[in-house]
Order: sequence, then C-alpha cells, then structure tokens
Amino acid sequence: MPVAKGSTIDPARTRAAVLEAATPVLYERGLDGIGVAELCARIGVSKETLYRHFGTKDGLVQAILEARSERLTGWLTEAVAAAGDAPHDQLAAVFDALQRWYERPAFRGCAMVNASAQHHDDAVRAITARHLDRYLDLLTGIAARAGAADPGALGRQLLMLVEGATIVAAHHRTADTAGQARHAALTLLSAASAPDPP
Amino acid sequence: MPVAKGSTIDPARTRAAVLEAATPVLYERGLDGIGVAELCARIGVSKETLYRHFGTKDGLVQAILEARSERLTGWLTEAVAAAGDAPHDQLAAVFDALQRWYERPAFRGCAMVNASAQHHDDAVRAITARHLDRYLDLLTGIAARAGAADPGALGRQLLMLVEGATIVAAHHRTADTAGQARHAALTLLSAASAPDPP
DNA sequence: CTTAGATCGAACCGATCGGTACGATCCCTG
DNA sequence: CAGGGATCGTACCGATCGGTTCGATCTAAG
Repeated sequence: MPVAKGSTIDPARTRAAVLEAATPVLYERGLDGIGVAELCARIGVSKETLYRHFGTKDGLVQAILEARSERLTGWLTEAVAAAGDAPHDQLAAVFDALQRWYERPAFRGCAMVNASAQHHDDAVRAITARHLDRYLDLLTGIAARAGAADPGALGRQLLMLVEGATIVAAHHRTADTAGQARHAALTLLSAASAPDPP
Repeated sequence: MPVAKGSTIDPARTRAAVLEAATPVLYERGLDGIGVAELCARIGVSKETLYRHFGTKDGLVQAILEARSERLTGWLTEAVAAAGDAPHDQLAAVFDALQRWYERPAFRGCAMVNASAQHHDDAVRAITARHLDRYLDLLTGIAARAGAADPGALGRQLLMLVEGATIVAAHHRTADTAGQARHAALTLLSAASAPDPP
C-alpha cells in the first residue's frame, strides 16, 4: 500500500506514512530479506526521501521497532484496563489479546525478538530489552495486585509464558496456543497468591 | 579454531570437521552476519571444499541446524534419563540443564528459532518445527508419566516455558531465569497431576 | 508570481555477496 | 612409484547491496 500522495507536503506526515507503510513489509520479509530499493518501490517513496527522514536503513528499522513496541504494549495495557479490577480477569485479558494477534494471517512472532535474532546490533537489542521490560512491568503489576508473595518472580514467569506462547504460535499454527498459555498463567497466578498449603 | 589438518584425507571426516567448526561461528555472527569467504577463512577450509560438501550456504546452514537440534534434544533426553523415575525430578532436570546452557558466555538463544526469525526459508522452518516437536515429545512424556489429565496440553505449556525462558535468558542475562522457569514448570506439573480440588 | 523546500525517478558508486574455475599441492591407493 | 581424488589459494563472475547525487516536478508560503 503506497504512501498517500497528493496530500499536503508535510515532512512529519511523510515520515509517519513511510514508517507505517514500511512496517508490515519489513515484518513479512525480514530485515535483510528486502533491499532498500525494493522496499521504497513497495511503499511508493523515493530512496532520497527515506534517507532524509531516517538517515540509514538501520535508523528506519529502529524507528519501526520503537513504534511497534509502544503500540503493542499500549494495546495490551488497554486490554488489561478494560478487563476490570480482578487480577485474574486482567491476566486472562492479556492472553485473549495475544490470541487475536496469533490468529492474524500476517503473524510472524514478536518483531523485536525477531530483529534481535537477525541483527546483533546493540541498538536493536536495547529496544528489545526495553520491550521485554514493558511487558514485565505490566505482568508484575498484575502479580502484585493479586497479592503474590514475590510479584517480580511471578511477573518473570508470566513473561516467559507470553514470549514462549508467541514462539510456539509462530511455528505451530494449529492448536489453541494462547488458550493453553492462559490456563497455565492463571494456574501460576492462583498458586502464587493462594495461602501456603499446610 | 581451524579444521585439523595433516590428518587422513577422509571426505566424511572433513565434512564433519567443517560442520563442527562452522557451527559456533554462524551461531555467534548470525546466518547473514558473515560471508562464505570470511567463514571459510575462520574455519580454515577453502570455499571449494565447503561447496563440494554442502552445495550451498543454505545447505550448510540446514546441516548445522539438523545436527544441533539432534545434539540439543539428545542432551536434554540424557539429563532426563539421569534424573531417575520421578516425573518431578525429570522435569527439574530439564531446567537445570537449560540453566547450564544459559550460563555459557556464547549463549545466544535457540539457534533454530533464531534461524527461523532470519530466513523465511521453508526448509529452515521445517527444521525448527521438528525441533519443537522433539522438545514437545520429551515434555509430553514427562506429563504423561506424572499422570496429567491432558498430557498433550501440559506438554505444550511446558514447551512454552522452555522456549520463553530461552528468550528471556537471551535478553536479560542477570536473574536466575531457568530457576524461575523450573519453579513455574513444577507448579504446573503438580497442579495438572493433583486430584481435582472439591 | 516567485521562491524555497519536499519529493521523485533514475543514474551512479564502491563494496560485498554467493558461487565457480583453475592450477598447484597433498595424500591415499594400487 | 604412479595415478586419482581431495584440498588449497586465488582470481574471477554477475548480481545485489546500502547509500549518494542530480535535475525535474510539485506544493505551500510570501
């Protein structure tokens, strides 16, 4: 889908349009799976414009990953907020949201994790680390509100479930991955917040 | 570490040596992070030899991933076998083995999952899918021996924990990731094999 | 209407890529 | 000792890569 033309020449708007159009292409093809020339042709923009706004292919990639991380965590945060006050329901909402993501035909796993597997670039790894930290904050908050004895540890366990479910969903498209992950997460939540058995 | 020279000229041995020497280099640098020329220089073999044995860079990559998947699952299978008959101990042994992997300085996540994130090549994706199936068989077996009501579902949940722990360990090197994953896995195991609460 | 900046399209650059070819060397086999 | 296959080192190939440059075109602002 080419960048909209004919609209007002507004550099900020052009930059945003390039970002939005390039995101699914690089996600589908892989960061090194498409050259700048073909990418520009696909999104309907000249190389000069792309380089003026992002300086470098890596610069574009980093901008895409930053935006995607914020959009994704914002999306999950809204799902949690819409689930009411019960930590159980909030956690279930996270995996229900993930399920909708996994079902999309274009789903190819977490873009940040994929990018870190491709480039060993420090900037990309930093973006991925921040992304996981955002997830961790969200999950640790749920764990804390549930009264877990060690919310940080439970949060990390839930983070592993989220990332693991994403990996499995990207490679085994058949079964109800998010539903199984949700069941596991709720089991961990209730086990961590229940009073110690005698 | 260059391929050992001076030894008997044995094509099968040369092939195995190339495979072994190239594995850590491609794992560290990424599949597209090093060219064939530099790779050959690093492992001390000529391009002609490499291409005669593997035909293509992709052929080498696939051979490496096949061998690595078998070695890795064999390693975990042995750890399980050495842990005795109790499913609880067998599952704990899996994560203890993972812990030793995560602690290695060269650890960079699962090579098969990383490769699938880089190439969208169907052959590579098939190898990764088989790799996850091997893990799943191992974990489902433990779940079945523990008397889980649905060993397949529990096995998939444990698989998500394994893969998620690997992702988290690759990006957050500080904390005791495998230990936390182990605790979560044992919680899921006991919850799934315990008689239903009244 | 004029002007300055944003964009386009295409040519162009040096570097690197995966893969091939070839003569020289080495080692095992007969 | 003679021959054949495995290996080496190097040169080479066409293609593609990320990135730059430039004149033409367009648009918004003065």
